[in-house]
Amino acid sequence: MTEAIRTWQGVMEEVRRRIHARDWPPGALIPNEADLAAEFGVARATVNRALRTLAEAGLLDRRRKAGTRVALQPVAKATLDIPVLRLEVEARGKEYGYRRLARTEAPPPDDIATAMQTGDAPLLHIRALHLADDRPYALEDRWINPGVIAAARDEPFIGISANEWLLAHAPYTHGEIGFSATNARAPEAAELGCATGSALFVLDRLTWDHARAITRVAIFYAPGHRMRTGL
Amino acid sequence: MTEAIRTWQGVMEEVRRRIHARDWPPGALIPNEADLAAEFGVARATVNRALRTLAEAGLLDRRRKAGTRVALQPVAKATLDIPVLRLEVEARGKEYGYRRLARTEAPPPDDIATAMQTGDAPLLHIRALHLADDRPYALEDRWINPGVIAAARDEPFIGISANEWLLAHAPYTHGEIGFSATNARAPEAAELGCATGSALFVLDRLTWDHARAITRVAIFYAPGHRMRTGL
DNA sequence: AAGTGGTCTAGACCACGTC
DNA sequence: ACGTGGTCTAGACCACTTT
Repeated sequence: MTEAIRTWQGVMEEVRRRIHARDWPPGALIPNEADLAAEFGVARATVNRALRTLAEAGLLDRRRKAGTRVALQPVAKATLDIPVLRLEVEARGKEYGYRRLARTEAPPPDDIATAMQTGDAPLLHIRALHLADDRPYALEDRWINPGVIAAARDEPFIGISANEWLLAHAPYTHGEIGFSATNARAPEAAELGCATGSALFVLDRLTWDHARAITRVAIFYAPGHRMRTGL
Repeated sequence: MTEAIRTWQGVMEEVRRRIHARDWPPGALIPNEADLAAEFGVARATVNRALRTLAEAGLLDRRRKAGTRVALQPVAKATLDIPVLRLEVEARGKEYGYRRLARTEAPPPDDIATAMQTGDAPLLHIRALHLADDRPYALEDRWINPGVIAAARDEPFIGISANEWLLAHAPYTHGEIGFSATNARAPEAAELGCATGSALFVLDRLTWDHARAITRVAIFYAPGHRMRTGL
């Protein structure tokens, strides 16, 4: 006989195996926690941990009273780590560099003002270049709400990037992140040292402290950038 | 006095509040599980669940014996849901459409063969268009390993997209997913109905059944596509 | 050696959603 | 109404890592 199951990881593996082997085909109702606990000879809490983890991974659908079913369309969930740019560069074994390009205080364009709900108040605008081995790695275009982070008014963002400074000075409660692609316009092309029209991978992020927007940033990665993760 | 904490979510909120309020600044060692359990008047398992969740979110660093610390660089973790294209379109309230453009069996280009480790064996190649309200939504370019999924040889992929068919017929054990940006070449531009050179958001995925590659797909989204998620 | 998180157990009560 | 998952508890043992 095969080795007995003792841990929640063991239960998870066995359940995963049965799904994969089509013992429990897509859409099938699987036994409830109590029955599985009895079958495997473990406590229900152990089964719960295993099934809950698989549900979070999108492999199972769980509903009270209705029971647990194998997902029909296993929605792939990709978890991306978005580190500070400096660490991202260093993780690739390259030397990190930083150069602030501009720092002004001005009313933002309409889309930024709308997204941040700051009305017509002027915001801090920072534009900076992040380098890997002295070559452009990513361009940061950021708007900061000084009404929330007053200390930002006294920070030149020359020795330290806003990317990093904000992490230490402006904790956020929640936020939104987006990924898209855009053609480099003339400014981005000049700053990143690529051709106008090059396809750039863009990450944008909007963070909040409760009901107040802290900052909105767009990171334009140099051409060829690829963000990856496991499934 | 404020309301008593009873649930692991409650513990998590309180811990989050203390971090946010700098009661526990970045890098600080926080009390151990037993002490927190006593303070909050809950069982240790409840505290464990709360702290474990925060650690998974990147807000805490936990190590046996060393204890639990507030993360210095809270690595933002963004979890993206990658649904089937049909559901993605329907979720936007649009009518889904599908059109297969090509289906051949041929040796793949070197980069595909290398990534899939299929040597010089011929693979199934499918190219198809996904539509939203009759307008191009995304272009699918896929290579399937018929050595693993023999049934794919008998499927024309006309009535159902490979995107969806494979989910039902080819469970995978693990995979890799990547995001990038690319300029539309002439074929993509023609198929998506956009200008040559347009910046396209590209999702690529490689899935495995244990040690054998099942399929490799690139999804070219029509210009302007943005993938988003909360933080 | 000792402290900390990681996990398991057995039992209990509860919330929710379906029937 | 009632079955299912969601969670809490109190206690225990274990694994890992640092001291």
